[in-house]
Amino acid sequence: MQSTDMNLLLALDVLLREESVTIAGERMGLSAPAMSRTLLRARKLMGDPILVRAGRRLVPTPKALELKARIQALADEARSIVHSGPTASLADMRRTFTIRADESFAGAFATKILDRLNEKAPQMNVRFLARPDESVEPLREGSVDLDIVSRSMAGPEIKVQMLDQVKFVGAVRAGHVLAREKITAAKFACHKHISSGRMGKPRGPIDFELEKLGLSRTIGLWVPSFFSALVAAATSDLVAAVPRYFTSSAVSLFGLHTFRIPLNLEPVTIFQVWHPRSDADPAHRLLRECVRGAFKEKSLAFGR
DNA sequence: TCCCGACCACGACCTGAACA
DNA sequence: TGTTCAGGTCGTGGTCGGGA
Repeated sequence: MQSTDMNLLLALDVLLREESVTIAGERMGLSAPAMSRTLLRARKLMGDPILVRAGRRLVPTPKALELKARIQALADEARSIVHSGPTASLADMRRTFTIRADESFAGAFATKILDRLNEKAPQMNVRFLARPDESVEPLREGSVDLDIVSRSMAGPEIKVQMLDQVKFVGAVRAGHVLAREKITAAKFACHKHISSGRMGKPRGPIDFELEKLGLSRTIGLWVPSFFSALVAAATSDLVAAVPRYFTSSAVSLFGLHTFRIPLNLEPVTIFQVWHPRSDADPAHRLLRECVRGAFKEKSLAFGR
């Protein structure tokens, strides 16, 4: 069997990430010709051109694309082994994790996750960031440790774990008409609504379900997050639809009345996603356990 | 349309370190 | 000391974009 040089694997990883001999060389601390020769060795080893010329660029071959995720995972693992010092215990480890999630998720789970984390790792902290888009680049770059999303994210190497299936409930201010009577689809539709957390999409599942019944609703207000939807509902006659996990804390906070939406709405599946480089990291594993545990606790509280 | 400069990958050749 | 390997410099050829 031909022996495999770990440096060659690392170089191959950088080449496939950059798709440029020059830039890969800069990252490896080599000249472009030296990197070119490294690519040549990798080609001999793999029995495949790996990267081929396409105009002024290099593009990966089908085999390279097929192996890319595995090579990256192996290289990340190798780097983490080489660069890790003596493993500190979780109790002594100082880390600040960055979690990208919807504002409502942070509102409902942030302190629960931190409490769980600090039980075993009191020196660890959590920073929540808003999600301006669906890009996986922050995970790849390492600027985000964990992403909480409502659909499985693209990216062949990205690790995904389902957390829960979340139902939506309606929310109105305490003195609202809908807080006093039995709610039908027609009554639900005839009030003005708040549209939230749909990244600017004009219509959502509620509109589609109402349409099936020959009904439609009027959106009076568009807001960027479920949190602002609840604030708006608490101070107006508008109707908000928010994830059920968000309402337990918000009900007491805003004095809201919540109700089951009288429509056949599919629950939304929530995932946590992370980059494979963090997969074996004990601290990151603990963080994922804490996020999952916080979700489980909420689900049990709602009797699922 | 053509020319020119910039950019990029790669081959040729040389050098230095490691090893038998 | 000779061989091997991985690094460097230099030069070449292909491609692209901008300007005349």
